[in-house]
Amino acid sequence: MDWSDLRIFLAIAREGTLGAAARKIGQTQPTMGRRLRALETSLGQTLFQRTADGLVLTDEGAAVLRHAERIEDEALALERHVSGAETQLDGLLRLSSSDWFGTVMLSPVIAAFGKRHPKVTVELLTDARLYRLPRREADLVFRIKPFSEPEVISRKLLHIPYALYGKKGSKPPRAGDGGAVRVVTMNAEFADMPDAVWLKRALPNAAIASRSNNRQVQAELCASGDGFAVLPRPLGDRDRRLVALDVGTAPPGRDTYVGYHRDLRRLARLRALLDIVIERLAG
Amino acid sequence: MDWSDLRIFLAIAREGTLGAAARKIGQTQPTMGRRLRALETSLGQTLFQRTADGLVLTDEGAAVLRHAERIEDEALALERHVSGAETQLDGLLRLSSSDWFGTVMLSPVIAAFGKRHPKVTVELLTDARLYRLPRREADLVFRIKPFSEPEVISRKLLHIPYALYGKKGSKPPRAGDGGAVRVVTMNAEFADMPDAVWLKRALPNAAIASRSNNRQVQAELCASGDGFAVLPRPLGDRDRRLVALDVGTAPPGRDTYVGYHRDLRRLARLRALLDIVIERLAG
DNA sequence: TTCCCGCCATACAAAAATGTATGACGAGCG
DNA sequence: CGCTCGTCATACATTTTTGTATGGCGGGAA
Repeated sequence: MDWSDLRIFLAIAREGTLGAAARKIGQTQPTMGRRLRALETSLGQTLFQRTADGLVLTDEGAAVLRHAERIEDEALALERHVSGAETQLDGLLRLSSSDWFGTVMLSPVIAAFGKRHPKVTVELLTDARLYRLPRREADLVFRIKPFSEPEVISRKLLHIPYALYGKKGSKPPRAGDGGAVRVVTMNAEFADMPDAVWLKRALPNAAIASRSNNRQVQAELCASGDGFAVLPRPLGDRDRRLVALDVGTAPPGRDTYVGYHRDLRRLARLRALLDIVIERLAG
Repeated sequence: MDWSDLRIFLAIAREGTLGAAARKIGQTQPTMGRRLRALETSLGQTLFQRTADGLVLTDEGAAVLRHAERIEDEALALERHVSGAETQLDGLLRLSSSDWFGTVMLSPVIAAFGKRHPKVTVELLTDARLYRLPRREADLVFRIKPFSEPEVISRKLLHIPYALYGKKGSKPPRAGDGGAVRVVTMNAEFADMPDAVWLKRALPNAAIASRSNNRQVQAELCASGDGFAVLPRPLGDRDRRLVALDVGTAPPGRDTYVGYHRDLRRLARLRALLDIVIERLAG
């Protein structure tokens, strides 16, 4: 695989047609087509469906896109490092977290922080894509995957227990079976999360009623009777319509990590927010 | 910077000479030399010191090496994934909506749909970017912006009223002023939303405590005392810690639209879900 | 039904990249 | 000191890649 072909792939994925990608990149439409075919041949996979309107990513192409975006992030980090670029922020802190974590765990802390430091505006983004620290899209990122980038300063913040929940009054399922019951679980993109894997093992014969990338949606679906769901306890326990169930084993919890770019470690307001986050959540 | 040059760079760094790198990569020594010079020119840095024995990394080169190795790791991960590729989905519907709408409005409907049609798996994505119907990233999209693409079949689903909320027990602000009170509002990207504009007009002297792209985060921040917030009534009214406030005028509501690609209009399960969505929400 | 537009794929020409051959240089050895 | 070897850099030939022109196809509009 020629790594430059991935750049072409990214352009095509983002622009949707060979011609638009060519304009973006400064080459021509036939070249885009040839380079894409070369990449597909090299990988042995079809990455796009060709339509009259342009190219649409296949599932495989979507997976490649995620990798290619990380490669691009790294390439940008390289260029940023080499150029010595720095930016400035003033009065604002941008945080990124998952939706449920932002709502349930971070909002009270941000409110408390706002009392101590009323002149700092906090912007909390729960859009899953906005957490690429090298792009400075967020100053502080909370996530369950450990940070491995050496330019990111990170720490484990806390461990979150998970549990299997059902709608109050529903008949609990039998562990090891799950036949005739339905479950709500992660969407396909996140089907390999440990709690989703546990659910599949604990209730191997359960049917999947719904999937979502949003834990609060899963909680709501569960509370609406759509099916049993594994949820973080801080989320599940606050909904009175749900009850945690004991089926012999408990699903694995998850660690949550917080990270920020090392260049920001002297930013006073980031230090201040991080201090209160650690005080409130890590204690 | 040509990403393929990084591969050449890695080979030179590891092998120590242009000739050895050339043999490793299957090209020639002059090519290695030219490509390395091209990379150094592109980055504006000297990556190797040339010696009689070969090339030795400079400090800058060592830093680039770390980035290049991560890029290589990612490229290898991509290739590993692709070689073990698996695909195929069956009986799936992918929906996309905002986070609060998915949780509060759609989840009960999806649960009801699941009872009528238990063999369809619904995947609800609340990631704001996943709504490009021509790309088939979602089968059904719910959003407040009307669809203008001619290949999308859409309709207005319902009108959602909004209101100003405060934490129960808090002193309501005076319209036209807002001095000495704090508000929670949309992040900068969405600051021109009608309800955010209304809030600024209704309480022009209020300080912005926090911003978020997530309405549920805003609700939680409001309930935690961070500040007053304009929220969709279906969200605000279900939280007993909040109370809707009357400051003389009401914020504007929003219409919500649903759309799907015309190619999917004969997809039975999409029709079935759309039918129940309209039945439950548009009535 | 016909025409037009925008898309991708293909054939051939032009440009760019690579390979071959060789020169310059430095280090080690006799 | 001179010779040999291994290195990198350069000039020119060859190969590969890209650009240009164009054909085929599908969809939308008249």
